[in-house]
Amino acid sequence: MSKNEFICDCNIIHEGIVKDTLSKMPEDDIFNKLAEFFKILGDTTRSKILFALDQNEMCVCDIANVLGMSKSSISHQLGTLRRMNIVKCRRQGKEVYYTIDDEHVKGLFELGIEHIEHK
Amino acid sequence: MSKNEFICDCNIIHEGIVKDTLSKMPEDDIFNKLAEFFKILGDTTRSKILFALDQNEMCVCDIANVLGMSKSSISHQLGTLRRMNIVKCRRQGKEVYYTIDDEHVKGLFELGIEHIEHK
DNA sequence: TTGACAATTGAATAAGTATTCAACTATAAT
DNA sequence: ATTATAGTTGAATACTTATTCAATTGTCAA
Repeated sequence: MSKNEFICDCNIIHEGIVKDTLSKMPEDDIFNKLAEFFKILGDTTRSKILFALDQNEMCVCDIANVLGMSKSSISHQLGTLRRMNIVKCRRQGKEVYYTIDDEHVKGLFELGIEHIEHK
Repeated sequence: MSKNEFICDCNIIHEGIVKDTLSKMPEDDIFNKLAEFFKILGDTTRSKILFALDQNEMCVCDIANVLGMSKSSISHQLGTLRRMNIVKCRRQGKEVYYTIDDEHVKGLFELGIEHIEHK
């Protein structure tokens, strides 16, 4: 039997299947971005913020009140969402108003809710 | 001005907006499950595993070879995916074959890829 | 310009989690 | 029975990350 050319700690593999799958795998870069994106929704605070912003444009204080959390922690999370281009904001006077800036978020929520309801 | 009845570290809020948003927020339980589900996809290893399984049914060794990782770490992640009912497995001889057991995963991948490509 | 408040930010802490390592179980073959 | 291999599992380690706290910035009003 030929030497195992794959890097793994096992000997027998289904070489055909592995090669076929490998040929179909996207670049690592794609998976990194994909995981980075899903990770955003994978946090209760952030998903609440997004759901809330999907209902109404709000300032940081509003969001903090809706979630019952401190302004600081909300602001940190909004910063994350801003850097990921998932929300955008506009300043008006002392307040900063946030809105969703991603048309896929709503669809993802719907699929996600469908998932947890069908299980 | 009436005493702030919301638990937050700020004074002025848009009471109407906050109350409206609050009335539309689902139970915490929903958000917990939602975040739990998205967290699954929010990891590079797990999203690679799911993508790979979406191409072919495979045993643990196959997956380990496709990802270039140890059997143990793959098995740990498969355990997580199994407990979340996202993959299912069948034993045949010494090997255990895994397949996807969730019809929403593919749709989520597509939306996710759409997202990263349109940004 | 001073005071008040919304918001942001950096550092520290605390909590969560992915991978490794070693031990173990299950199955098949000799 | 014994050996070899696939797979699982628990504990430990290393890494990541959410929240808190304190300090700071930006804007408005007096």
